[in-house]
Amino acid sequence: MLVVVTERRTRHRGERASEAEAIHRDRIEPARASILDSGDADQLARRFKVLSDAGRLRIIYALLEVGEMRVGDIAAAVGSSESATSHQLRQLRDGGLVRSRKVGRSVNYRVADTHVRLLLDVAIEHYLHDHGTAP
Amino acid sequence: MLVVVTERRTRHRGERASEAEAIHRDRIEPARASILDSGDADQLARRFKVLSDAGRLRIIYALLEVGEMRVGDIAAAVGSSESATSHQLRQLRDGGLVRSRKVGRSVNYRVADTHVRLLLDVAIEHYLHDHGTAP
DNA sequence: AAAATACATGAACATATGTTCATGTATTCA
DNA sequence: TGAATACATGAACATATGTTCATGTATTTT
Repeated sequence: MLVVVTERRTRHRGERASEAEAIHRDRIEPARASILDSGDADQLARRFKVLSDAGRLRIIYALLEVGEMRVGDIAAAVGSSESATSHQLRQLRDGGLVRSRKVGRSVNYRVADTHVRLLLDVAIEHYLHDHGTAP
Repeated sequence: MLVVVTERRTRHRGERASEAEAIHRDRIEPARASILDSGDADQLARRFKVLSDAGRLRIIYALLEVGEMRVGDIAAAVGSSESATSHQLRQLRDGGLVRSRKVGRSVNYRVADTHVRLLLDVAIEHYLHDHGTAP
């Protein structure tokens, strides 16, 4: 549960409550009430954090294209070391973005579900929409 | 343009090309070909990075609820300092997620467009889909 | 069973990131 | 004009993050 501990500055004696001030106080109320639960915001942020690395994004796109690959091939595809790739894959897996299954002595990874592609598409669409850095 | 410089390990004399190896080489080709342009991956990652902080997400949700707020009120709403909030807002603005306009001596911020809400909704949906940390 | 293969993992290190603090700038009010 | 208000910004510092290197584990091959 979120409890925003915004200290509500009490008005001092003789201080005039401007109309603007009153309006503002009223406006931030709904914001405070609806702001994501602290925990939820953290969870969501963690989600986005996994997607906030170019290397991990390249891994995802590689997997989206091929379907399923073992670690060594993923590393080769994105041009990184196996160790680094393994570390990245762990984050992707913990984030629920990819899944793995053992095949012989190697481990195959695949994108978890269709939501992932949708998420990326929406992000790209938004990126293209106001193309580049915003005004 | 992306040029993946995956060194294509040349087979040594007497080395036998296993069937598996051949298959794998074939499979990583399309991946290498389609992997996001380095620049694109960076751009997209940067995009997600802006969303990868709980504080910034709370700011966005506050703005989505209220519509438009000045910096001081945003800071109060999310329970952070004005300075920290200002720094965060700058990133959100650079990322094209919010926009600002000057009103008197304060600056009002608002969410840039509807894509932002959509993006968050999709992310949350995905989060709820496999609820929590993945298998 | 020994050697090789394919990953996983932990420590270490360089870099990135977010907050605070101090200061600067623009705008309004007295 | 000077004081006050509302933000912006830069430096500094603590923490987080990604890569590398060394080592560990499971599986296959010989």
